[in-house]
Order: sequence, then structure tokens, then C-alpha cells
Amino acid sequence: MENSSRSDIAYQALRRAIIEQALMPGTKLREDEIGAHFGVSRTLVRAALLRLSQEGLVDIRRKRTATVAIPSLDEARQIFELRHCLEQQVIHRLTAHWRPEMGEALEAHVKEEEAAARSGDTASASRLAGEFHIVLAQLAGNALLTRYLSEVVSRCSLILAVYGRPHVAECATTEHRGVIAALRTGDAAASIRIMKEHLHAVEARALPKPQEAEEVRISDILARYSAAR
Amino acid sequence: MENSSRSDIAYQALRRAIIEQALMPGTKLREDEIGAHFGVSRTLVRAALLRLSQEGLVDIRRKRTATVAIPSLDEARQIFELRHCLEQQVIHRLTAHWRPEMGEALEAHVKEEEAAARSGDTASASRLAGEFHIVLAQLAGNALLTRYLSEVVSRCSLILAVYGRPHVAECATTEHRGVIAALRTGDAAASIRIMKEHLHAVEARALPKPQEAEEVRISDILARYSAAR
DNA sequence: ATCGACAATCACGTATACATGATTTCACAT
DNA sequence: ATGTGAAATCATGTATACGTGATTGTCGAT
Repeated sequence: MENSSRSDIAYQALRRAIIEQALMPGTKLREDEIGAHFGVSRTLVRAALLRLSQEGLVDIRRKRTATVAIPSLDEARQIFELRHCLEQQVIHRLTAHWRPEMGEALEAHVKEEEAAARSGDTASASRLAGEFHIVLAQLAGNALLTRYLSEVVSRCSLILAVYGRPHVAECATTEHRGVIAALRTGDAAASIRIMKEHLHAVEARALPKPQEAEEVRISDILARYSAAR
Repeated sequence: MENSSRSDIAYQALRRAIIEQALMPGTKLREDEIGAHFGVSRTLVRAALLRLSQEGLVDIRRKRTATVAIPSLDEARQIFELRHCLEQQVIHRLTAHWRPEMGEALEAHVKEEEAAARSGDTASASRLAGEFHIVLAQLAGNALLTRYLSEVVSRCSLILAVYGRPHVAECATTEHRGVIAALRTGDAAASIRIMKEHLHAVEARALPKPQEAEEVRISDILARYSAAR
């Protein structure tokens, strides 16, 4: 999958725009329009959209304009469940092959997160918050694990966009520092516990409480739909 | 992702042919040729190949004819590692929400496996062996987990094709029965242990012993290449 | 006989054309 | 005003055309 073509440009841009919530769930993604923007034909846009749809970020239905995906509550729960599972494996691997320079790399990333947060760039901040987990996966050294986690984490941005309160900070950087600290102790069980707590916190910010789920949902979605023209 | 188009036909057929090892790793997949076979244009074939490449079954490189992917030993290990992780989660969920009719469904599937094995249809037999694990995931009720596991399991067919001894039975049906039996006891820990053992057995059949890995590899691959024309 | 340059062929990358199904518009009846 | 249906418009589904890089084959020099 070595796709250095111009289809990739559209893919990357769209992906990032979705993750940063510049393109909200439900937004229509017309092939012509996007193609005109990037100066490529529909052919390449289609390829990009197809890729995004396989990652669950875009909804493609036959003969209908593609849209930014709107995860259902059920999907959201499944995504978080899998995220727990994958992140636990990441921690597992990291504690097994820990090296001090990994700590430095993570530290550096958190600094970036803080910088974005301080500068008020909430879009970058939330993207970087997600990418922290991707960096962890990369350090863990399993490319497939990294790929799946990337998908799952980016879909969490969608979930946050649909169900989250408008612009709550997604991942407190202090929590990330906590994860790093735990990893540095070399205590696998403790590290996993810390990560679990962090993920539960993320989930709590992204998803409404179970009992208020049903009622809040509908107006929420409708508001979004009308806003999206 | 509701793709009921003719691109899907090519996709399904190719996928199955690869999984059943009718198309061996390294085989060239020319767009024209495939299109002519299915009576569709390159456009649709490309879409199908793109999808397959994202699932890791096909290798696409710019300006080069697509080929059936040849997983490296390293990839193979990563795939198995992730498979362990995902299957464990499946068992976890199944033991948490076990229902007797699940046992029946699994039982029925194993019977199919046996029928194929008895009839000497090794291609179907090995496909069904893999699908047993997909059925488990479906019963577990997490669609995303099912999707990832499908990918991983199908890639295991590739691994087997490259590194496995020619046509060893992949999953003994007795092992699958063992998994079902464990699930029926309702003992989560025991079920997970049984599944782990099963997966290790699968892995042992698919991958060469670590020390003989390096030397066997090259001639193995080359033989395959020359055989594939 | 082997190696390397060049030509011919092949297969892909990308844009575009045309057909068809979806969506919107608008006139008209209620 | 509201709802209905046909026409117009729009966006996608798919095939095809054309350019270009890769691959293969040929021929001459060593």
C-alpha cells in the first residue's frame, strides 16, 4: 500500500479535517466539489473516500453522496471496547520492551500537546491528544496494532463530535503524563490500570451517561443535521 | 459501506480465491485480466483491489501490477499476536453473554468443517476452519471486533500459504469442539486458556520454528515465485 | 555466450464522457 | 398554506481514452 499519488493528498486532508472536527459528522462530501478543491478528478476523490469509508470515517451508500460518518451509540460502545483491548496490548508490549528513550519521545509529544492547548488551538490539541496513543502504539512496534488503533482513535473523534459536550478537552495532558510515569516504573499491572482509568475518563467525556442516552440523542442529532444544511 | 455493486463481485471472488490459496502469494493480479474475467472495467477492479490491499491481502505499489501479498515473517508474528489479543476479547464477551443456542450454532459450523474435510475439499475445509473464528466473533456481538478478526484470520491463510508445510490441516475440528465445550462450562479463564492453546497450535502449524526461520525462507519464497510463473 | 542500449509492448494513473438514479423545483389542485 | 406529481437538475456508477512509466525483447559489441 504505497500510495504516494494525489489521491493521497485528498485522503490525508479529508482525514485530518474530520478528525479535527472541521468536517462534522453528517457533512456531505461531494466528489466534484472535493475534486475541484484539490485539482484532481472524481476518480481520485472516490479512491480517497473509499479508503475513508473502510476506516469508518465516511459513510458511502450506493448512488448517494458520501457523508462524514455518524457513529451510533452502539457503534460508539463497540469502538471503545475495542480501544480498551488494543491499548492494553500496547501497554503490555511497552512494559515488556521498555527503553528509556521511549519515555523521552512520549514526553516530547506531550509537550506538543500542551503547546497546542496553551495556544488555544483546540483542533490541533485534540488531534495531538489522539496521536499520543498512536505514538505509544508505534513504540510498541506492532504495525498492525498501530493501524487498528489509529482507526479506532480517529473514530473516537467522531464519537466526541456527535455525543460529546461542545469542546471539552479530550485527553488531559496530565493523564498522559501519568501514563508515561507508570510506564517508567516498569510495573506492567499498574501501567495497565492507569491506562484503563485514562480511557474510562476519555469515554466519560465522549459519551453521555447511559440513562440519559436515549432522550439526549435525538435532538442532538437533529440539531446537527439542520446545522449541516 | 453498502456496496452491492459489481465491484463487490470481483472483491468477493478474489478474496475467497486468496483465502482458499487458489491464488498463491506473489501471483500477479492484472486489472485488465480480472476485469475481462468478470465482465467489468478496470475501474471496478481497481476498487476491489484497493479494498483488498487495505485488508493486507493484496500488495499495491504505484505503477506496478498488484500481487497477492506475501507477508514477511515479522508481519506474520505481528498478525498472530494481534489475533491472540482479539480472540481473547471474543471469548471474554462470549463467556459474559453465553446462551445455549450459541453452542448449537457453533456445533453446526464444525459439522460443516468436518463434512468438507471428509469430502477431501481441502480448500473449503481450511476456509471454514478460519470462518469458525469469525462465527465466534459474530456471536460475541461486536461488529468492529468481527471485522478486525476477519482481516487477521484471512491474513493467516496467506501466512500458511507462504510458510506452512504444503496442506497441513489448519485447524483440527477437534480443537474447535474443545473450544465449544469450554465455553459451555461457562468457565471464562478455562475458555481463554483453551483458545490460547488452540491458537498456539495453529501458529505452530503455520510458522516454522524460530531457528530454522531464516534459512528456509529464501528458497521457499523463490520456489514459489518461479512456480507462479 | 554475456551484457547493455534501445525499441516495442504492456499495464497502470488519471481524466472525462455518458447513463441512470436521486434530489430539488415548481406548478397546480386541494 | 399544504401536499402531490412531473420536469429539471444534480451527483454518482461505470466504461473508456490517452499519457506515461515499467517490462520485455532484440540486436550489436565485447
